[in-house]
Amino acid sequence: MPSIIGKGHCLTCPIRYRSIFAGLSEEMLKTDIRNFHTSIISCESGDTIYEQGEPSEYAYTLRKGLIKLTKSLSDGRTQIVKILKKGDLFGFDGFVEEAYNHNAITISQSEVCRLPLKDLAKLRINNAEINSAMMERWLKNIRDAEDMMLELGAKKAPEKLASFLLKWCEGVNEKDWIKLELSRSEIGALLGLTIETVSRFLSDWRRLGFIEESKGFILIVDPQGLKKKACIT
Amino acid sequence: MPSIIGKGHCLTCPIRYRSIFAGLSEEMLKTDIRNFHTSIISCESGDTIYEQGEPSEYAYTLRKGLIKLTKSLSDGRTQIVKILKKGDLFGFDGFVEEAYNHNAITISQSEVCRLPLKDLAKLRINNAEINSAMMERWLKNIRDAEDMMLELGAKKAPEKLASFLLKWCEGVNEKDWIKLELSRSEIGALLGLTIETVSRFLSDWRRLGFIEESKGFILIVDPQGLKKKACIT
DNA sequence: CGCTCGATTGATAGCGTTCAAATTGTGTGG
DNA sequence: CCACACAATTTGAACGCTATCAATCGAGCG
Repeated sequence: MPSIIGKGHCLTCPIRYRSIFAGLSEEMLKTDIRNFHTSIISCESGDTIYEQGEPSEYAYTLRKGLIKLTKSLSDGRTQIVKILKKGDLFGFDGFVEEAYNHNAITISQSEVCRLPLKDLAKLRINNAEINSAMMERWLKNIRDAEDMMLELGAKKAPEKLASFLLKWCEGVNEKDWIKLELSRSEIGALLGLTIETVSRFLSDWRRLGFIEESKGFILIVDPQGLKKKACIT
Repeated sequence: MPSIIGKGHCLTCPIRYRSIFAGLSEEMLKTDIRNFHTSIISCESGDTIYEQGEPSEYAYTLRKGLIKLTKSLSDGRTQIVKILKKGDLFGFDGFVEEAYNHNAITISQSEVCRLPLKDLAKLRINNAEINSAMMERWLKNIRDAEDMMLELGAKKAPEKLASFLLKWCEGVNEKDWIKLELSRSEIGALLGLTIETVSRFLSDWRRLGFIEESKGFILIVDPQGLKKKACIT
């Protein structure tokens, strides 16, 4: 159950430099943010921050944890449209539309900073830095979505899964184990596959020595081998 | 082959009110756009406006015709990530990134208005109207992309195809024939299906009387019947 | 220890692809 | 207007990938 645990303090915010306020000086933060009604909200894994169709009054910044944005069909089939990481901004549909276009659900213990869209809109208009920071994020969102459409529409199961693993472990030292965070079911919902298909390929690759897995952590032993399977770009 | 056929004249532009300049007064158009180096470019069907990876120096507005944005895998498999219609803005990756993230290819005789990104960036900063117009379009892009990911990841072939047809004919009078514009191959590339699968279902539905088709035009005879197949939301 | 839930594995079925051939449609030149 | 060539679509048959159904395994927890 999400619970408000305080008011945001931008100056000391742990993710200040990954947020849309990264470009602001301390002066600006002090003056511009003064009348800003932020709340820090703590969530357990599985909490719903907002649901598709619900009036969109707040945007959020993810301070800690991991969140999935999902959409569902009437019969329950679910697609994850994005995995959010620390510093990501989400829930900004309300800038243009009445309602949120997806569900936002935590997939680990998380903390989000809730920003009233009205305040954020004012800030955006009066502040070119923030305006640009938001634009950059939106354009990146669009590119990510385009990339994902290629994954979903054009690739086969093993290619989807291999690209996912490589992307998940991107920028991490070889020989470092990484927390996988997602269940088989969530990986399936992200890639448009079933639990069983995901499980089968991971098992195969474990047996073949491409990857190792233990207690929710994963290690890519043979990135080159995986890349061949992934059909990159 | 794309060819420049003139300089844009915003005041008399046929799609002015569908463009990002819709909110501007005539005064503003006259003053703000004076130093703006726009070109009107005419394209035949199949022309490439830009390619993925190419430096992104221009954004474009589609004045006339239809354009597909595509991404491809190394082995040639291609995904259409968006179909652009009259008034749509595209090619704005350069605001943030070096290169375009997809290919832009016309699928009918078309005209685009080419806008240097540098000019557009200035305009955006100095003009809240344009800034908002672009924001609205980007946010809509993101929502569309999310919707598409649900289509691609969660739906089965007939559901994808039925939703596509319904969306394509959206907002048109029943009993009006609509130009389909896309080939079977393009419908396939959009929905992540093969030509044959698309063709088979369309044939079935023609035989069953759900749709009629002739000379590239289509008529949805039984929208309710199709909706059942489409598994809406 | 036994329960529950997620993951694994196996067997089977069916959907969509692939390959191939036939058919229709379109544009061109006579 | 017709004949022809070429492209797009349709249709058929067979295959293979992924989903589905079902059973088992294993880890975490009361």
